[in-house]
Order: sequence, then C-alpha cells, then structure tokens
Amino acid sequence: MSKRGYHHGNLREALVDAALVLIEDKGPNGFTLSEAAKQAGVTPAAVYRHFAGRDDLIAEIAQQGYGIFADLMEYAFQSGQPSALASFEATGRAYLAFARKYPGHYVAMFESGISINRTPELAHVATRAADVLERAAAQLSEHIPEGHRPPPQMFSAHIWAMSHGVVELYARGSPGRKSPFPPEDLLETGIGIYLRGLGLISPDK
Amino acid sequence: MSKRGYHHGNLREALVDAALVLIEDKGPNGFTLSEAAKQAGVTPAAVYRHFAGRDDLIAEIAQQGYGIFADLMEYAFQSGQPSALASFEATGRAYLAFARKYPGHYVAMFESGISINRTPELAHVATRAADVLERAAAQLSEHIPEGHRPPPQMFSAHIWAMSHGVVELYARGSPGRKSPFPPEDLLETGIGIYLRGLGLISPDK
DNA sequence: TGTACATCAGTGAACGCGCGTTCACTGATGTAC
DNA sequence: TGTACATCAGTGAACGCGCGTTCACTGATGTAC
Repeated sequence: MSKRGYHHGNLREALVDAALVLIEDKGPNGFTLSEAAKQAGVTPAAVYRHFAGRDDLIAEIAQQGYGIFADLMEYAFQSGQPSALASFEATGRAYLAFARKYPGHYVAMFESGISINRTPELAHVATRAADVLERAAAQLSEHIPEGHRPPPQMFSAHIWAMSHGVVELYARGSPGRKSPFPPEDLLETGIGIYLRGLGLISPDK
Repeated sequence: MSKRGYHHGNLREALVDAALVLIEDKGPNGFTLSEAAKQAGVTPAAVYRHFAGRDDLIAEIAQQGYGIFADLMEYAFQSGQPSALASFEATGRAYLAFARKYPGHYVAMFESGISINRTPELAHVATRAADVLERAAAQLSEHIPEGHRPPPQMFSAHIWAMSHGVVELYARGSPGRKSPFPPEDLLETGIGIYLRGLGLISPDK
C-alpha cells in the first residue's frame, strides 16, 4: 500500500466516495462539501488539499463516471460483435445498466449542471462515451437499405434520448411518478420497435 | 381591476412570474425565495402572505405548468382528429413545444424534485396531462394488427421517454452538449421511425 | 358625504443556520546523512 | 542504526454571506353607519 501514506490514507478517493453517496440520495445540489468532508472523517478545510473547490470535486466525479461509462459501453459493444445489431442493442442496455449501478456518477454527469467542456480531459472522456454509441450506429447503418438510411448520428441520438428519458422518468424515479413497466423492459421493447422501424428486424419477429 | 386591490396589486402572480424567470436560468436550486421577492419588489417576508414557503411556491408553479401542459396536449390531440396517427404525432410534438415555450414551468415540473403527490390537486392535474397521451396511444392502438399490439401505456411511455430525453439532452442544453440536429427534427424523425416499427406507417414512406 | 373602525398586505429588523473558503498552525511521515 | 531536518496532509478557528423563516408593527384599503 504505497499510496496509503500520510495521515488519512487516500483522502481523495474517500471524499469522492462520500460525495457519491450524498449526491446519490440528496441530488447534485443537496450535496455539500462540508458534509462530504464530515463523512470522510475530516475537516472541510482538508478538502482543499485535493480539490480546488466544490465544483472541482463534482467535475472529478463526472469525469470518473464518463470513464466508467465509456468502458461499459465499449465492453457491451464488443460483446455483441460480430453482429452489428447485437452490439447496438447491447450498448442501449448498457446505458440503463450504468445509471442503475452508478447513480451518483450518473447524477454528476447528467444532472449536476457541470459543463462537459469544463476541462479538456472531461470533454475528451465524455466524447469517448458518445463515440462508442455512434460507432455502433454507423456499423448498424450499413445493414439498412440505401436510401432509407438516416445519418448514424441521428439514430444514435434517438437511442440516447430514449435511454435517457427512460432513466429519468421511470428508473431514477421522478418522485411520485410511477413506472407502468420495469424500465429495462420499457427500454428493451422501445429499442426493439425502433429498430423494426429502421427495417433491421423483421416485422413479425 | 377588482383583483388589484391592496398595496401591490397581485403579488401572488408577480412572485410566480419572478420565480419562473429565476428557475429558468438558474435551475430549480439556484432559485431562492429572497431573490424572487426582490424581483417582485417586495420584502422576503411578504411572500408568506401568499405561500407557505419556498417549496409551496415551486409546487404552485409545477401545478400551473401541468395545467398548461395538459391543455396543450389536449389541444394537439384534438387538432389531429379524426386521424389517430395525426393526433398521436401532434401530442408528441406538443411535448417539445411546451418545454420550449414554458421552460420555467418545465423545470419546476420535471427537474425540481417536487413530488407529484405533494397535494391531491397537483397529482390530479399531473395525471390529466399523462392521460391525454395515453388516450392518444389507446386510439392509435386499434389500428395495429392484433397480436402485434403492445399495451397502449407502453408505447405512450416510449414516446414520453423519447420526448423527455430529447428535451433534456438536446433542447434544454445540458451544458456543453452539442445537438447534432435541431431537437424538433430529432423528435419528429424518432417518432416517425418508431411508428413505422409499430406497423403504422408504410415502410417506404 | 363624512367619520370611525376593522382588515390584512407588506415592512423591517432579527434569528439561527450551514455554507464555501482562507489562514497560520501542527505534528506525523518520509528522507538525508 | 540513529538523529536532524524537510515536507506537507490535515487542523481548528474564523470570515462574510445569503438563506428561509418569525414577529410585532404600520399604514393603505375597504366597510359600516
């Protein structure tokens, strides 16, 4: 444990972990530096040895989140190969799976108001995540009869939007809003119908 | 102007208006009672003559928003009649149009964390909005060949999710996220492909 | 029409609170000799 | 191996701030006679 040295051990990650829990169940604005510090067993002032300030902590979490997210998407994509269709469907499912498994990261990424262009590193890793889905879309696009082929960025945006909508409305519960169906099913069927509309699944499947 | 009486005139609505502007460009948590009061030209304490507190103001805005939203959806639905397809498409478009035209209300409704079940009135009007879309879906459902007919609540949820996703990701700009296409086009084409997948639009349209 | 009174919308001062951030410091850890 | 020193992670007190909310009040408006 060479990294564990000084007084605390690894305060930086401890703060990130504490913040994740707080963001997860109090929202991105219910989260406070002071409380994260307390959770990590440390004075608020100690935070400034590791982060420039409150927003910097959130941005760090978002960046880590995008990294994990991109990896997950990438893995899902690979697992579907060589079938373009299987890859595409898997990436769609990965979106929801990520939101479920890493809710704190998800909130920091999509609901915290942190700009994607805050730092070049953040922009880069965020783009990486989006690129995986677009790559899957491009590959899939080749199976669509020419002339009926919408731009790949367009239908990757459609799937991204539907996934995000399902997460926001039915998975991460807007308070009081009841889900008519399990979010996973909702997304699965939604993508299925959509792909049929693209002519990629036979109508009577 | 019988309603304009006392000192201010109609402070209640003035506060709502001020809050709408604040919520719109500072987010639901950047909004403060004190600032809304100042914008309305009034002491913070005056707010308590009209609202029980901060959350009550936000809930009032959400409730007004759902009312407007439901009316808009209803109108869109009617304007598409007697064609079930036209009605359904129109309600989808109305979602985005509402988000564009009433951003403050939209945020209070969907991003403020106010529970839909806060009061019976709020729950009622929120349900009313959702019901319009579900009605449109049910009507449309009859045109789908039996056996290929998903539950109407399911595809109304799909459209709701895609609309919400488009709004959140590409219209109300997650900061720094660039829209590949105009949100209106994105939603229009997305719904189009989806409906084709349902067998409601001929494949070569 | 004029006067006395009741109402109640908005005031202004005050409250306790927790926030993010700064600063000079301290004392445990790591390192050079 | 032992000692002197440098480093720097975390402390603790303090700051200024704006928040939501309360309270006794005031004075303009509406009403009864």
